[in-house]
Amino acid sequence: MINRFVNKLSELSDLSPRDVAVLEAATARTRKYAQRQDLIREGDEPGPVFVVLEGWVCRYKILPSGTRQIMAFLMPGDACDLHVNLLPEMDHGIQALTIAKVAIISRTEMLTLMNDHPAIARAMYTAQLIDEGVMRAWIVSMGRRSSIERVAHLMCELYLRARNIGLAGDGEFAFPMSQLVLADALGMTAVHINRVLQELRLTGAMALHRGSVDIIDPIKLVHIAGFDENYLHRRLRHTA
Amino acid sequence: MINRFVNKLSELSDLSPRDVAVLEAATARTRKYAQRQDLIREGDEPGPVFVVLEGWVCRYKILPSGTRQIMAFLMPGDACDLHVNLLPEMDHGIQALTIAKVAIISRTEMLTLMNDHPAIARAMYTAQLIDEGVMRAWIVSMGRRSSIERVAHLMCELYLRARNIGLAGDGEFAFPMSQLVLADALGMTAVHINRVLQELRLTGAMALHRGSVDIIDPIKLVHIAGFDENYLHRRLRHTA
DNA sequence: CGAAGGGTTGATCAATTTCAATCGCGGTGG
DNA sequence: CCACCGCGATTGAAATTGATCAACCCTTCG
Repeated sequence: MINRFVNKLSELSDLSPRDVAVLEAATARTRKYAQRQDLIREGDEPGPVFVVLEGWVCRYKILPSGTRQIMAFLMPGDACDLHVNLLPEMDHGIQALTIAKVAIISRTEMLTLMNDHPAIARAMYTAQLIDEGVMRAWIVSMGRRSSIERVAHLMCELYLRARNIGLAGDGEFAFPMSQLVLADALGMTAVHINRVLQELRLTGAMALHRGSVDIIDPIKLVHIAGFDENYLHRRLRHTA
Repeated sequence: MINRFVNKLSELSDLSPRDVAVLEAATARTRKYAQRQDLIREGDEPGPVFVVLEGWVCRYKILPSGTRQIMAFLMPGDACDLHVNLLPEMDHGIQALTIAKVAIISRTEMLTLMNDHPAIARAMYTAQLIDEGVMRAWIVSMGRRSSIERVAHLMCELYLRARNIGLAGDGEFAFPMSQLVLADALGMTAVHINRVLQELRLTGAMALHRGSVDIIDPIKLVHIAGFDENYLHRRLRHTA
């Protein structure tokens, strides 16, 4: 199985064979999580660094009202909680959205890793900054985009991210999650998401079937979303 | 004039007198910006690192529809665009919300600074991570909080941040911006912000007058907001 | 077969936007 | 000193979006 974490960091910084070997060793200790299982919960003491190797994971927070907001999707190759040592307790939870395989790197190991391998540290830092760009885009979406634009925008983002790590086919990618998850990520209702998806299907832009998304008309989807791929640090390849 | 950037970094990491001296030298070259003047615009080639020394600054993006979304408020001591070298062009703009004094540090200078002074690099990294926590909180607010909760939450955040840098009095802080700015930050209409502010005044939680915010009943405000100061890495001091 | 979870639908409700004035105040030119 | 201007604040009414409530359907799974 390819190590998508190593792959990703390699693209962000020039890693020596030694760096690669060290990273591979560090991500060797893995653990499987069931769908909906928490890697860590709000209120827990921050633990190790998690690196997603397979499956989808999310950061989320439950509000007093009981509603949930997902703040980030983590796909294979994405890491979380480098800031492990910052907080006395987690201000949000991290949960597997599908069955997931996750590498677990202790805090100290990660720190020495970054200390001894500047190229790795640089790559991690860059990854962090890209994630920030994604968060900013989410803020813009939630603040100023209509529900259909929001859905379209997220789908553009996820498609490109999936594609970057080789998980997307041509105009299609696996999205093995319920519409409720989508709703929680976009700050909408499952009911409303459902109607928006129907609308997107009607316009012929995209369709979500059980477990996968079809980007039928990428140009149209990008247009609806007002999507500018720039922030993902990738080129959009119009292959469809 | 105290250098709030140095202050802030000192609190995040143990800086040697040497580190401090170097930082002070680096932030010596400053520039004044008028209200509404752009430090850098979307589409521009990323330039130097900006460090806000006085005044308020924001990151923002204008959508095709012409609406604006503010993604972050920067207060004295906050820096932006460490990721200067990442993107070919800015995916958002940065603008002064008030008259502002900003230190300008060239990209190369900043890089050598961080290379030669690990404590500074560490502090900057930590600052970055705290900013991320703030962004996550914004996402939660925009996604799942009602308008009154959103306003209250932002005010709690800003009050604490102002307080942390010594810019807030007791239950009061300067907020020299129009309600439109608030609207653009919270993804709402100026009209609606206005009504929400009236509601907050009525409940006796807080009041915004021209140029400053009065936290009248902090407990009540925190309660309305569902605010948990945790993520700001500070204790809330109930002094009122 | 029955239960459960997810998807879909329709009807209604509520929050927020939109549109259109009006108000108030500081600044400016005469 | 005063009329005029322009921006930001405020108000009211109508229009829209999205949430809520309540079924119902379908497929999977035990």
